[in-house]
Amino acid sequence: MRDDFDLSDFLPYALNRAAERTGRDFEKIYKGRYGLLRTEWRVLFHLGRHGAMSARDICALAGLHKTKVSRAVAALEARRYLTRAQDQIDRRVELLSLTRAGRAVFADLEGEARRYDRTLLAALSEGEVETLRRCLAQLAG
Amino acid sequence: MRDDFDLSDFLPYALNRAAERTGRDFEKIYKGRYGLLRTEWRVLFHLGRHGAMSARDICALAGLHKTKVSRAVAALEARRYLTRAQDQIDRRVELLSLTRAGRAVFADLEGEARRYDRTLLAALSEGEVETLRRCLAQLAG
DNA sequence: CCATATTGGTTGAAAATGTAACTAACAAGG
DNA sequence: CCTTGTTAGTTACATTTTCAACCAATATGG
Repeated sequence: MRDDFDLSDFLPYALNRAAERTGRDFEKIYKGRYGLLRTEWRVLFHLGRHGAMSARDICALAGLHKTKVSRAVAALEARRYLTRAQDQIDRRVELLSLTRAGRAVFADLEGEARRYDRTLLAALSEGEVETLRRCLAQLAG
Repeated sequence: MRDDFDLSDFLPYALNRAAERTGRDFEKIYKGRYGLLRTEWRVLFHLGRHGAMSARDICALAGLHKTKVSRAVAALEARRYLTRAQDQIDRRVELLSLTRAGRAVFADLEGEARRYDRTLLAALSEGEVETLRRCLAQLAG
């Protein structure tokens, strides 16, 4: 057994460092430009990408706790980036959809995300990227 | 340009998912066993691994903000896992060292960390692991 | 139907984090 | 010395996150 086990060799730590670094970099964009929080940006993205859906669906898709989604939805609604519509069949459910303004923000941020992603990937080779994605998917469970 | 850009294709998001998943898994161990917080575990680890050092050194080594370290040190001290000694040359500096109890906790958790790391790596091939580590180091900046 | 359980979603309080201002000690230049 | 600047570390306050309790609607089983 290796006896030089350092924290940077510990996968959860290494993952966290990389996630934190890249996450904070990109946060500057959505936070600086629209004052969005991380969870808010994620909810916005899912709605923009997949169209109207319920908070429950977002939870499942994004792996977010319902309280976080609930508050993010309230914040996005207050900014008029989304609207709620009661589902007629199951009145517990609220169908969330982006407003025109919300879609504009999504379009802008999606572009930025792609751009930022490309700058990150530029530092890696094609093969590395493929392996990295596979590993991350595997580790995310 | 790909037009099917989903959040899971976005590297910061994928990294975050993997980091969160593995981090929370391992958190169960140090939290459940010793009631430690993430930052506390990291500080403990660095002291255990590298011996007595100042809070400043830990900040640099672990990439943690000084307020987080300050609070973690206070918590670890309250649990009698570490002690402070004033540096005689520069009295601003406090030399932190683990107590016997602290070292015991470190020894236990270091073993768990290695074990957990191995279970994570078991799902990946040797080559994948090497590439993964290289990518993460690169992305962590 | 009626009682009970489950589900979608919200809320309040407690815990954790981030930010900035602060203290105390050292350092450097006049 | 003495002003000014910097560094180690703490503290106070605002913002976020987490956790548990909660409400209302639906599903289930007698």
